[in-house]
Amino acid sequence: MSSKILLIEDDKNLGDQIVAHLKCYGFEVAWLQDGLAALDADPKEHDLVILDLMLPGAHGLDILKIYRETAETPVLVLSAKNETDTKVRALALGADDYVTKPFWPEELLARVRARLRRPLLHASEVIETGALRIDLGARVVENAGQPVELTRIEFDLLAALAQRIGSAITRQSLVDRVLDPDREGTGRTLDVHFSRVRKKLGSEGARIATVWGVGYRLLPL
Amino acid sequence: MSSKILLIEDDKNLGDQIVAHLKCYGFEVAWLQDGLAALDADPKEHDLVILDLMLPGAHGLDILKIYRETAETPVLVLSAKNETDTKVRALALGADDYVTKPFWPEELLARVRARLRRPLLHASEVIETGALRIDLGARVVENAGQPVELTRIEFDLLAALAQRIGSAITRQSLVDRVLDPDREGTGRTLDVHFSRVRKKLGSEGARIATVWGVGYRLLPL
DNA sequence: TCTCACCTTCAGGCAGACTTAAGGTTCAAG
DNA sequence: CTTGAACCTTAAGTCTGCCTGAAGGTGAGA
Repeated sequence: MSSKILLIEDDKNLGDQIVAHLKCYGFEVAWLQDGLAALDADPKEHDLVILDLMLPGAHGLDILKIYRETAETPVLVLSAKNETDTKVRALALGADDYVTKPFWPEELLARVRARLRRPLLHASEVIETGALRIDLGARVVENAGQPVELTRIEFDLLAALAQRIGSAITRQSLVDRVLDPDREGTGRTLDVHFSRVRKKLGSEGARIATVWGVGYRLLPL
Repeated sequence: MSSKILLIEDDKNLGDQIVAHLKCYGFEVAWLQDGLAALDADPKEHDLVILDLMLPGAHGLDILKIYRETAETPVLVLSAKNETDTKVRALALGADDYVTKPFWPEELLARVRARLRRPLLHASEVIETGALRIDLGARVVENAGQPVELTRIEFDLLAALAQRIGSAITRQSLVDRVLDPDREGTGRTLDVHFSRVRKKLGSEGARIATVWGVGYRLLPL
């Protein structure tokens, strides 16, 4: 029983990415690419709306206003602008959350989950490998049945490896996906985080292998 | 049906290398060497743009901005600078990826591929031949089901041969593709690496044949 | 046999990776 | 507003293991 999300975003690249990412986590996604189409849509048919503000056809704030007249569906506003004014107006009109570009996919996903407040305990959300059990929805990791306390970044790094067990994941893609995009986290930051993940995972930590000159991988079995 | 790539790069040596390398993989490449020519070009006529930032005639960021007003063609930014500010601005202007010099030819190729097949999110190309199984995405090699541990260079060399099974690949092109572009060390380095690959592949190592006076090739079947 | 290209071993140097510790940021409670 | 805790990032020191160049050996072609 997956949630239905309405995405309103004119940028095809970004839209593609978001749709792929959300679908990867089992959400149903309907994607509209301009403001006029958004005005014809019915927000009540969806569980959550992701709304870009800069749109051809109609401005996102107007769409939000109209939606709010008929429905209480949560609306997550997406905008390139980081201006207080726009943010205040969006929230005043009833937006439930506000995300500024550029953002990393994990953040959007986290906010979507927070809004839906649904644990989504389905099998596709849980990865089990060896003694590890990684619940992507609940963001909980267990090692041999014992809970492991990981921070946001530590969890996302482990999850990134676990979603493609055996594959080498490049440092760059891990940085892009997990670390703060505003910072130049190209130092040894990644190493430090992995160092902690390994330590917290105990013996299973040895399964996180370094791929020299490339990145990291989670060894299968 | 090959992809068309627009390369904007003023450095002739680097440009030559990139063009040769991309063409080697079947891409069509148009190469512009200054900013003014780039402003006259139409990004919509290409599938992907590789854009250097430091250009005579016009700055890369301005070109990116103008391109984004009319087209959604993915743009991969190339720059010697590793400054946070520049990177953030490029991404804010809609760049899809950011590569800092110096880079490995394989890295650029991997990113180009990643951009062009974005819809296939996790699809990774796998080459199977005889007892060998080479997963280009995961950077994993198996021989008769047993994993083979290869270093970055060893893997790239084997992959280069495997991508054109049966064809002779010249020493020069292998050096250009895989070895450090900053060094001119074209001595016996390549031989050493292939020596190790052969050893690590065991009996299958014999399938890496020397083409006397030319280079190497992977024997079919 | 002679020559040239290639093979293999070996050791040095160094870039990349690991770890620890300290500083800085964020966020919530008092 | 102040305090404190949790967390992220940076810096520094050390270590590991990969790359490369040299040198002697091997095999192919003339």
